[in-house]
Amino acid sequence: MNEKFNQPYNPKETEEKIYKFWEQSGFFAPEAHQPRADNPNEGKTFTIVLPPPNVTGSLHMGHALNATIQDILIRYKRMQGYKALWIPGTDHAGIATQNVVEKQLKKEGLSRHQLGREKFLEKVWEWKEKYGNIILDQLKKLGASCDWSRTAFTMDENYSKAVQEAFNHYYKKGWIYQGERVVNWCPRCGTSLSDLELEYVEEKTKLWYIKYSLKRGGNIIVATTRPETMLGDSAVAVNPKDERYEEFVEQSVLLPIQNREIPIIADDLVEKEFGTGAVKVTPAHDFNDAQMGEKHNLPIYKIIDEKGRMTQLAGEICEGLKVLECREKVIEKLKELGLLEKEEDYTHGVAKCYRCNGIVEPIPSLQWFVKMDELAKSAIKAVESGRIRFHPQKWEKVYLDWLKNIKDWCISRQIWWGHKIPIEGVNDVMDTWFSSALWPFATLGWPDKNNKDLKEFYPTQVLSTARDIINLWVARMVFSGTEFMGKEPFSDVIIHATILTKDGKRMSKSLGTGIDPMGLIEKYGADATRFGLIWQAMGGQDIHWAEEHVMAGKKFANKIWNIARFVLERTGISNFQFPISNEFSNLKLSKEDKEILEKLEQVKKSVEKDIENYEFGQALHTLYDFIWHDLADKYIEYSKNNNSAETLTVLYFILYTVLKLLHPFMPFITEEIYQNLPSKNADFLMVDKWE
RNA sequence: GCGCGAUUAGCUCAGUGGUAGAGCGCUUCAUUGACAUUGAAGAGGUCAGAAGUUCAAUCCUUCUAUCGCGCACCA
Repeated sequence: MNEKFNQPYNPKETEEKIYKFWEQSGFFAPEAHQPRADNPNEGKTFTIVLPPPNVTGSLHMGHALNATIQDILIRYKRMQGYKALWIPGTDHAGIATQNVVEKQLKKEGLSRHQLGREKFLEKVWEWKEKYGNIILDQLKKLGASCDWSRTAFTMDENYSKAVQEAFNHYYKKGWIYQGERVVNWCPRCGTSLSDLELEYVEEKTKLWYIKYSLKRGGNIIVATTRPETMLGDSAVAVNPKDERYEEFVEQSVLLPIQNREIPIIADDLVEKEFGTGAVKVTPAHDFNDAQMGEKHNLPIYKIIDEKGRMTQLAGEICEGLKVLECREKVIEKLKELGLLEKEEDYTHGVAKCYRCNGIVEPIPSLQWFVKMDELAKSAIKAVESGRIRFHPQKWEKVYLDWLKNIKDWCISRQIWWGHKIPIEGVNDVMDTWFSSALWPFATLGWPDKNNKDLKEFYPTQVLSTARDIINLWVARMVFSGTEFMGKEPFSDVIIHATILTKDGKRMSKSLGTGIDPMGLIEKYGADATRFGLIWQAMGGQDIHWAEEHVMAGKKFANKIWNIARFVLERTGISNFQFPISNEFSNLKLSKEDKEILEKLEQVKKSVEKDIENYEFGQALHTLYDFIWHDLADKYIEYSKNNNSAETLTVLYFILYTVLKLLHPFMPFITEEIYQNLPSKNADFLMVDKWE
């Protein structure tokens, strides 16, 4: 009997030791897999790619939950005899990382323009080397059994080749084109954004009603939230079915301030119910208006530039002003002219940059696009055919809705940190998501089609991620995989729960409502933290975070520790065969012995079923209930008065089995106990056989 | 505007077509015998509201309310 069992379980000490022990064993890498004749899954692989966290990131609760889910799966499959591979890595996260480094430079009084492109990129690489892997180290603390020897980065040399290859492939197919389009532009980041990179934030503002005077006399009133863009108006539009304005169509009005004569047009895009039913049309600075402009051949006046300032076309009094300053100016001027009919309070969503939270402006700009028609079709088919399944299934709708209404993908970004667009003379870099879309095969060596890893481990099986990147990332991986590999990159997509604060609010670092998983690990241990996360992760429902479940995890760890202590004490004093399989045919078992063995068998089946269905919370509840209430409260109590060889044999076997079943969920404590067992099948619980 | 989800014990949540369960909290008892990070016993719920289907509804259907989240042509 080992003396360490005389003390309460010490997670901190144990976890550090055990993790090193695992890493040294080499069993995180699939190469360490040892073929066995009695392995029912011999020859099968099981692969998961870790959604690459941003190099700017640090572990938050969502990462912790997601990593735990993936670790449960990979450990379970590894024990089941699969050659299991979990590939970790990080994403260069173009805009986010550039912003972080620029901020740091600003403290030193420097800007990236002062440094120049080359020097600046050196700084970013330095930053990446220094801070970029913090989050991966945090995952180790959580117990993640990734193959760290295969750690990838979206700007690795080989990965860059993959990105260039993908671009060239699309280019040769004629799916890449350059065009001057109205795009979402973040003046603060100085780059275009795709529509998925916007966040609409509800803001209280005004709806201004402006009089435009008709050339023939009288006037028409338009309502707008953006009076400043009237300086770039090319028309006024009404709905063709709107009787109120029937006779106005094809008349012209005099645009105030600019004194430009513009037509009144009719278009279905206009909603009769909005405002007065007549709207101003600014083809350069609104997506709808751009559509109308194209249809009706309207001139485009670009009145806002890339820095968010008014151009010369905005007119003398506004040129050089920032957009909001210009708004004030225009309102003031309209009041002066008596053309402001009224203003109403109005709340609407304002498009903000998801990286810097600045207001995004639609502006016309020369950008690179990928045609999405064919790619979207293949991604739709992958899910509709059932080749890819979402768990919970409801997320398929989110995915399909986006793909069925898709627009071409703007892939160029006017920043410096990223993959350069391979065309001569182009300084733009590619959307970060263009490179992460290749993650499931670029991490396995693509574009080298003969790469051993690629042949052996593609396609992967499960992808587990957060709901907010279903379209941004998952959909794009699906069509990329289909396009470049001819096979979907995975078969099952787990969309894990979103962790909210106790009152159901979003956890936010800036509001101080976030919970730091590293703090929980420090306080309760990694096993307890994993327990607390999974305990609450039922059916993919949002989690209102409750720390008490982590405390319950800590108590549970202690319970298991003491169960082990009891069993090892009892079995240590008798000289009997330690059973490592359930061959009990020679034994005369009591009713209680039989009952607990039967229950164990049920629990095992139920846990297997739950894991296969990605119902990890359910599996953990089942295990908890069995270990605490059936094993500890009943059977151990029974065994105290029934110290037969049979009962001791059953006791040992149950402990042994329970350690295996629990290992994917709470890997550290189970491994630590396993290391102290007198008789076992393997050197490490993490590679003992499940059966 | 459209869609999705939630509503069950004080709190965080499971669950089932046949008069409800867990963790934490609460009450009472047990004190050095694996574990007080414990054990035993217990209190506590008209399962959001209404209507319907059914022998039977917390569970199925419809509607309503409240909260949350997506999406949209948010001018």
